[in-house]
Amino acid sequence: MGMNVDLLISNISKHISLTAEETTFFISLLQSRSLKTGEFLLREGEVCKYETFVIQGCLRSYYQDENGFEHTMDFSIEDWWSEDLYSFLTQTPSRSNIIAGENTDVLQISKFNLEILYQKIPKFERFFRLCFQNAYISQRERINLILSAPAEERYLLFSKKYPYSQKRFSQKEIASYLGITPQFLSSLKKKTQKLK
Amino acid sequence: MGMNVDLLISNISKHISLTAEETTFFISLLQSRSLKTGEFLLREGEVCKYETFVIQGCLRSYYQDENGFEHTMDFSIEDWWSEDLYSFLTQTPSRSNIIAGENTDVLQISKFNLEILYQKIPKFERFFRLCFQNAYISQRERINLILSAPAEERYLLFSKKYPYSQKRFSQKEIASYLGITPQFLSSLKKKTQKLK
DNA sequence: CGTCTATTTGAATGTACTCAAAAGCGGTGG
DNA sequence: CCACCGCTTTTGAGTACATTCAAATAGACG
Repeated sequence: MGMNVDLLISNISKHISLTAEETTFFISLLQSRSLKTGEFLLREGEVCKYETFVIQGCLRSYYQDENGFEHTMDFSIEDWWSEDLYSFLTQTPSRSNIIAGENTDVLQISKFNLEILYQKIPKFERFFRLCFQNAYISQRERINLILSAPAEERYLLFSKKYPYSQKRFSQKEIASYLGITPQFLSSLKKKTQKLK
Repeated sequence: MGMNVDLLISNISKHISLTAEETTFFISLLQSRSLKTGEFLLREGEVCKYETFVIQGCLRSYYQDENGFEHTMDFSIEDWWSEDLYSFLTQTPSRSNIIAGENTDVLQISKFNLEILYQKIPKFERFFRLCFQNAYISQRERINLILSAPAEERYLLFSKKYPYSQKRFSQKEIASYLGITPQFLSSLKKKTQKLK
């Protein structure tokens, strides 16, 4: 596999320990893929066939509403997973899009192979349980933030939490993550810079 | 156990199959508790010691912001789980509150017993993986809804999805779930009733 | 019946959006 | 290397959605 599998293995090792054989077997179930900036990993209407782990680069997953506005659910950078989980689990058409924000390398496991993995190495049930617990917690934190903090505060917290974000993502994308218009984000930036 | 354990067992059986012995063992790890309306299952600052399954009644979990406003994260009715997951996993003080909205019966499993359960019956790793996957999906749907739909639409969808909600939860609570003030929800109700 | 809290109503305010236009920026081709 | 194109960002005016504050009304409960 011509890609840095170690990043994924070390991610997994934080939660469960694998023997050499198990590691090898796991790797045999993976496939690698590279995307160019702007290329889609998944388009609305397609079935999400893989769990995807980002080795390098950045993926953005978003929904498009009936007025054509995008709502960013996630920026997935190195060492993160990405997928449309509902589509993946039910093998029905996805409602979300996943696009590469940079040239991006990923490792993928198909639903079929993942089920094999669960059967052969049940420890992976634990690994993904822990992953989804953590993912669930962050989603709830985000909900709480949207419910309790005005846009300006959310923007400041976002900038603090993801300092690299300004360089990697466009204003428009960040706005669509925060749930505001790019115009309004622009005015927020001006306002907060004056305060410094 | 003087409570309807069957509801929990049948919930679990939808995802994994248990032998009679496993079922018995699992039940032996549970404890039951009853709460009166308005009683707290968990208060901010306490450590969340249990995963809680609602047998009957209703729990509401919410955060309180610095201005004293409540933000409802969940209404957990029969056949649902409730907990402050971050507090439960890390055994640190909880930031959320969980309160009974009605007289409520629950079954609980402690973190300690849950770890025993995972060791003795690894199938439960799978069960909770599936639970958290589903929970994760709903949280994301809620985020997408908040990002893409105005309050009026969110209210209508909420009423449709939880038709019993108007009877079981106060307007104030529903407003705090939707992310709006009770006053504004009141005006939305008036408006939408006129349309009929 | 009285008290407490929830709900309704209305006016004034503020946050965030829409629409529109100008300015900036990056890439591409001549 | 410059000119042009498309897209993003900025700016501003007008508007709409939602909040705050305040007061009246309705409901729940002892």
